[in-house]
Amino acid sequence: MGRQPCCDKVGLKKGPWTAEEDRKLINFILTNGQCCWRAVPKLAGLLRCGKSCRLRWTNYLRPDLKRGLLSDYEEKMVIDLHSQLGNRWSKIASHLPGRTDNEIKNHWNTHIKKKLRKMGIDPLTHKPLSIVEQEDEEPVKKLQKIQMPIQEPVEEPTSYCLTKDGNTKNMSRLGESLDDDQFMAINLEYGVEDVPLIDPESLELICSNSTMSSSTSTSSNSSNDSSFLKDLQFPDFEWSDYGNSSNDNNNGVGNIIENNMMSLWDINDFSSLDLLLNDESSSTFGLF
DNA sequence: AAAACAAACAACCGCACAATG
DNA sequence: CCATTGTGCGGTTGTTTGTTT
Repeated sequence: MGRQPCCDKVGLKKGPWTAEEDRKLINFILTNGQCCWRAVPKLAGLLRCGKSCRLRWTNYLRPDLKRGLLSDYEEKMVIDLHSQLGNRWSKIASHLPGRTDNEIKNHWNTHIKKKLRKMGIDPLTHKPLSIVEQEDEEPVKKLQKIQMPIQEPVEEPTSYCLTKDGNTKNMSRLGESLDDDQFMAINLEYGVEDVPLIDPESLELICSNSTMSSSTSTSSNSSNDSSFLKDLQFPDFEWSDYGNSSNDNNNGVGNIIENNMMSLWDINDFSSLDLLLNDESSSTFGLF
């Protein structure tokens, strides 16, 4: 007996999400928290599969998402982490608060890959292209390289400090700041598990800065449709232009943290929210 | 102005795996 | 243990938007 499909796909909607669907999903999750995704579409009044709802929420609607293009520093981190982790996008994303695996994966495929190739670096191996080409001609040597033992860390790992000017500073564990080259040199020495997470407290700094990112979100239909998000009013914070703004770079999330110092969205906080959402799903389905 | 093409990104799909009964 | 379920992950596709001809 094979595995059952994640949902009954008959009559389910596919493709871009509409503002109305987004509203329903947000409303449901803010009201009820994240429960089993399979049940969400039914309870929220959506003709979507649970998986689709989960993806929409985690990749797009989650309020702690940063959005906008990756900063130079974030890009550098992605490259560094990719050299250690490979295509383990979720692992990489876990080191970049407010970024999703999907976002990073897309950015990698559309921007970073090209950039590295232009710089003469192979995006797969992170080695100079000339060496990679040579190795392709010498499969035996390549195999030997793969079997090289993992280097043991010899120094204290670095950590990252986000500064008020919106840039990030590379800090050693002892607290002294490092320049980019020092950071890269040290960081490349460590294995995957040694890559430190950003100190949550440091998030306060980055979020208090309105010029954090230099880029804007290039949005597609769904984000345009979702401009309604800016109209959602949560206690003590506001959505900025969501996906449409040419000036605001935080697209709501920054403001959430800016005003609340919330680095992570605590689902338990939702219950107390006096939401001004169109609360049709919970009333329609008799929840609470 | 319109067609063709490229780039960017949202969304889907299938698989793997942990949890549960 | 085994079957089933729920969820997460990575690869891929589809759609939209921007640019060039």
